[in-house]
Amino acid sequence: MAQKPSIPKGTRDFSPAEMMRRQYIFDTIRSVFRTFGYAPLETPSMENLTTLLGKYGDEGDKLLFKILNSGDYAAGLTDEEVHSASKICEKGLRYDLTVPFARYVVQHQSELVLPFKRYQIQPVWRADRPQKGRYREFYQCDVDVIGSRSLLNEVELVDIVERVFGALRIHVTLKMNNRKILYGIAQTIGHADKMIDITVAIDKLEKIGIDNVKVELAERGLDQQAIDKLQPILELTGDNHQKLSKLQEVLSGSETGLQGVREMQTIFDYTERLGISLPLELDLSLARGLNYYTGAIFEVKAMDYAIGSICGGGRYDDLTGIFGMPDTSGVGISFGADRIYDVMVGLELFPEEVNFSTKVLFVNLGDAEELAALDLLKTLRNQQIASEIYPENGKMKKQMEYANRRGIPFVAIIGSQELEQQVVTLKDMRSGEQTQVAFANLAQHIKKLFQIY
RNA sequence: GUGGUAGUAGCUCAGUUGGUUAGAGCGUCGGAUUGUGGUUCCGAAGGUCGUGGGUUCGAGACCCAUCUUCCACCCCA
Repeated sequence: MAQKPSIPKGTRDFSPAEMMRRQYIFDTIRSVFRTFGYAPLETPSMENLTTLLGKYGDEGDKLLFKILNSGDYAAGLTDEEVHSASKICEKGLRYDLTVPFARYVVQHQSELVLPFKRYQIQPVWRADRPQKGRYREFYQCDVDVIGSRSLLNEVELVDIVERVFGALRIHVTLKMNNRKILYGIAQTIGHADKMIDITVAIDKLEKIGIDNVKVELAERGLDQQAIDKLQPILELTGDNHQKLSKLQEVLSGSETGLQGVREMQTIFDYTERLGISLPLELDLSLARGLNYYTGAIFEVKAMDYAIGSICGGGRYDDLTGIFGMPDTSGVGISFGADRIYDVMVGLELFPEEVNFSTKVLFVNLGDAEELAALDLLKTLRNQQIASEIYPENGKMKKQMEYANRRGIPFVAIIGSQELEQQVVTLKDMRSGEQTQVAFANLAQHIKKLFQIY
């Protein structure tokens, strides 16, 4: 054999069986998005590097895939020019869908009707080292609304999260926090300037514990007095409303902090009114790395499967500002399709019908039989029943095996006897049961079978 | 970017302290059983042991490098 072919690190092929399950995820997410009035958008795989750089923090910049300019361009360059990256590399693969969306909004502002609601389901690329639940190419399913400051939008996103995971039958918790509250906390302990350091440290609370967080805070330059002031805030207990009312007292000196508290109060009030049953938790240690968030932030985790967050997002007040369009606030959330897939495989949550593409296979037993099958296929297909005929007049064993391997649930047999009586022998591949059905009743019969299947 | 793990037929792996033509199961293909598979029998094909160097009389086994996998950190979907 020739040299074995391979694909780049962190990328994957998706087999037909995997694609059917993946598409089930995309389809249910998309249909929820659409019921809320969001319309689709697609942007190019690559963006100009200037669009991407500096939007995701220093760590994010390092993870950008950069694209070499094409051969023609490089051909005219001297060796020195080739070795200077900026000359030969001015594009990058998109790192997420939110920044390209902001770029799109700015570029097309004159055509857009605000508030602008769009969803976008496309792959993104990160030069991360792959591991469990982490890929270099993966799909995000984003919904965003831009041009509205109303908290109704945040509430809507919570509703969307509930409906998506409800439809997929994944048990999740939605953790929420607010950057304004985080800022208020930083302000209250006298270190408004160190908000990033503080949030990065307390983000690890769940993982490393309060004592290690305190160590890290000290390393990041916080004095003991500030740390002592911070600890009781992190250890606030009670339900969301109780936490918020305590915060209201603690943050009384910070107008921004109080604003954040009020926002969260409104969001919780509205979601209660809507009857959201999803477990919603105000988690003050939730920070989220993307530094363009300014208000509410969200993160969704599966309850019965450890894989990191499967969904995350938040409010960004000025993402379009860097592209020259100020005062346009947006909120959005992103569903990580690949991790959702991993959770669903791990928990065996896929419904039976995503495992086969064809419902009925006609066995091929000869020319006359083949023609009869052809007529019936037409009828079934006209009624949206996915069906096919085995193209060769091969051995019965082989044809049955084919049906079996493809996961086809029913096999229709038309032999000389059946042809004479104008019936098919319909075999249920799972139970092995066979029934005779008249040609004229076949479509009806199969439809009935799938209602109870 | 840091640390660890593994890399032998299409797949899952075995291969004893380095020693002659590298094994198994599953799968694939062919045949048998003459309209019924997932659960019969017989047979065959398929590997320059990830790649490149080195040590040795001799390397799948040892050393170095490199690529890839999986896992942890970092960060995140």
